[in-house]
Parts: sequence; C-alpha cells; structure tokens
Amino acid sequence: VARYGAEHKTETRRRIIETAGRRFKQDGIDGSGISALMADADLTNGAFYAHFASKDDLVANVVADQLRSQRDALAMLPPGRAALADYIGDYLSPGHRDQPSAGCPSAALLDEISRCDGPVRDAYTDGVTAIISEIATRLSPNEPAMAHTTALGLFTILVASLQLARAVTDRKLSDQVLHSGVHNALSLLDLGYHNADN
Amino acid sequence: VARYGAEHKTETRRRIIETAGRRFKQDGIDGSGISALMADADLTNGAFYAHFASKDDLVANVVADQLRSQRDALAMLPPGRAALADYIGDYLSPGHRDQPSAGCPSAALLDEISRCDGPVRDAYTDGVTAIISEIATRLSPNEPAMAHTTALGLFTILVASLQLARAVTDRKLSDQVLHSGVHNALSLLDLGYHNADN
DNA sequence: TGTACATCAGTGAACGCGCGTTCACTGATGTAC
DNA sequence: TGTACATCAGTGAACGCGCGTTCACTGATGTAC
Repeated sequence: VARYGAEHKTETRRRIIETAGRRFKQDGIDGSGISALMADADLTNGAFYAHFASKDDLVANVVADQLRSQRDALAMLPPGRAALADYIGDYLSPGHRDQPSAGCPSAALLDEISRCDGPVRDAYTDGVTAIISEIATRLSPNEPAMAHTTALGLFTILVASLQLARAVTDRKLSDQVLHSGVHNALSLLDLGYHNADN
Repeated sequence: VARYGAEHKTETRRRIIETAGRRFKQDGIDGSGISALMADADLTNGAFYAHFASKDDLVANVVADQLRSQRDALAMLPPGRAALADYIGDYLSPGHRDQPSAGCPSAALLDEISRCDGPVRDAYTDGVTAIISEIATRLSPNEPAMAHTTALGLFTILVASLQLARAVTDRKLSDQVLHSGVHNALSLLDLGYHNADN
C-alpha cells in the first residue's frame, strides 16, 4: 500500500511534463538540462529517473502533451470562419511572439524535433496529424482533400511566421512579419472557403 | 612577409565556414562541437581560435554566408512566374527534404537561431531581409507593399512545410506535406500576380 | 648557392564546466499488532 | 492508543564524457646574407 495517495506520483509526473514543456520552448531541448527541468518542478535531479527512462522519453511525452493541448484548444473553438480568424490573430500576436514558453510547440521546437530520434518524431507525427485534421474539419467538410491542403497551408504560415518574427532583431520588421502572416493566412482561409462553396 | 600565400588563411576560413554550414544544418548548432567542425575542414580543434573569436562568432558568419548563398541563387533566376514556380517545386522536393546539410538554412535552423545571441540574429535579419526583397521584386514591382507581404507568405510556407516534412515519420504524410506546400505556395503566388494586374 | 633565422598556420594536450545518468541513502507515511 | 516496521518518492553526491576555450609547441616556408 502506498504511503502517498495513488495519484501522487502521477501528479508529479504531470508537473514535470508541464514545466518541461515551458522550459523546452524557452531554451530549446538541447538547451535544457535535467537539473534545471527538475528544479522547475521543485524537485532534484535524482528523482528524474523514477519518472522517465531517459531524457528522450521525457521529450516524447512532452511533445505529445504539448500537441494534445494545442489540439484541445482548437477543438473548443466554435465552428465557422470567424473563430478561426480570431485564432490566427491571437497566434500571430506580439504576445505570443514574446512568450515562447507559453506558446506553440511547433514554432519553438519544430526543427529541433526533426533532429530527434524515432519515438519523439512519432509522437510529433501523431500530434500534428490530429491538429491538421482538427483545422481541416472546420474548413470544408465536403472536400476533405482540399481542406487538408488548406489546413496544412494555414499551419505552416502560422508556424514559420512566428519563428521568423522571433528570430529577427528589427522590431518593425518583426511586427510586419506578424501582420503579413495574418493577411496571408486569411487569404488562404478564404480561398478554402470559396472553393468549398463551388 | 607570410610564408603561405596571402589568401591561404582566408581560404581556410572560408572552408571552415562552408563545412560548418553543412554540419550545422545536419546536426544543429548546439549539436555540432568545435572538434567535429574543425575535423570537417581537415583541421584540429586548436586552430579554431586563430580564425574566430568564439563559436558564436562562427555561427554569425555561417548564418550570413548561408543566407547570402540563398539570395544569390534567387538573384540568378530569370524573371517571371515560371522560374519562381520551378524554385518552389525544387524547394519542396524529396531531394531537399532528405538532404538538410545542402539545403535551406532557415528550414534547418530557424528556431535555433531565434534562441541565439544578438550578433547571430542580426546576421539572420540582414540576410533574410535581402532574400525577401529578392523574392518581392519578382512579384509585382508596382505594388511593393503587397509584393513584400506575398514574398513573406511564400517564404514562410516553404520553410515550415520543409520543416514539417522532415519532422514527420510517416513517409506518405511527409510527401503530402510537400505537395500541399507547393499547391498553397502557387495559390499565394498567383494571388500576388492577379493583384498586380488589378 | 647554401645556411641561419623569423614567421605563423596549425597541433594536440589540457583546463573547468555542465551534461545525462546512477545509486546508496533519507525520512515521512500507512499498516500491523 | 502506542510502538515497530515496510514502503517508496525524493535527495544529493558521484560517474564518465564531451563541451568551448587556452596555450606551449611544431615545422614548413620565405627571407637575409
């Protein structure tokens, strides 16, 4: 019989996964050491291996968790063009740009993930597939192939626009990247909607 | 008077910058140690600091060099829609996806660059500004603001589509991401051209 | 023409440091009697 | 009700290793005489 409640260890594991998500998005995966990750969760480095088999194991769990949250947020949007347009505006906002730790995992980590091992990329594949589907069903349910293509277009414009806005040191250029991203995403969105009407 | 020709050291420096570009794009910046970088250039680690003040100094030089090459390649395209469409097809090809070391630096390194220090991001800012301008002048010279927005849209679709195609472990999905990317990029391209006619 | 010297790109061992991982131990708790 | 024990989440020091960086040294070369 466990001394702590049955959920105690599960809760700690969840806390590690959540705080690690923030840390990874802020400092990168390579840039976040186990000691720092555990300190974020108010623990010491030694406890890590009671919860995860390795750092890669944590990374795979964090990636899955991050994309699941993003999917859930999308799933809670009301149907229709307006909600998606709002989402695009929030995504490409200065607030999101300036706070990577609370933001989109793909914008912060996508090309680092592409250099990770199989299990991490499998977790990413599953998560991003669900997100693209979630976007696609909100576009034109009658033309799934076309909707899938448009969903990918929206996703890629958002992700790389945010990455670019973050990389650039010229504030005015950065703001312009965000505005252009919104404009282009809305163009693609409307293209998808018009085609759905045909 | 130097024992070696006056260009000897300059040539070595260039060789380091070029091989480091390939290594960074393959293994990431954090993932590439000085010893490996120097071995790539047929040198030993100790010689590094005769050429660069620090690893960050090398990174800034590599970023500038990589983006300059990409800009030069764009500048050599003949004018008109067809050449740009070809470029898009080449960019989002399986060959480019499967060989990051010879490919686009933004697709391989953009979110790692956004976590780098000022000089590296300054170099990226200058380089990417020139690339966006180069694309924009090929769209609709009469409407520079619109062309700039469309150029950013093309750039971001290309970059994130390639990142996504590389990250995903499902080959069919990866191919689909490339195809959708081409489709969406061409849609945006034609939108830019039509608007230019109005 | 031949020898001694100055130059300096490159060598390779070493530095302190933080990484991912391991492990003997702690100490608060629930249970047994 | 009170005491002894078993449990196990978490501690913190230690491991080998590779990192970025430093530095005393090498050795091939061009020049001086």
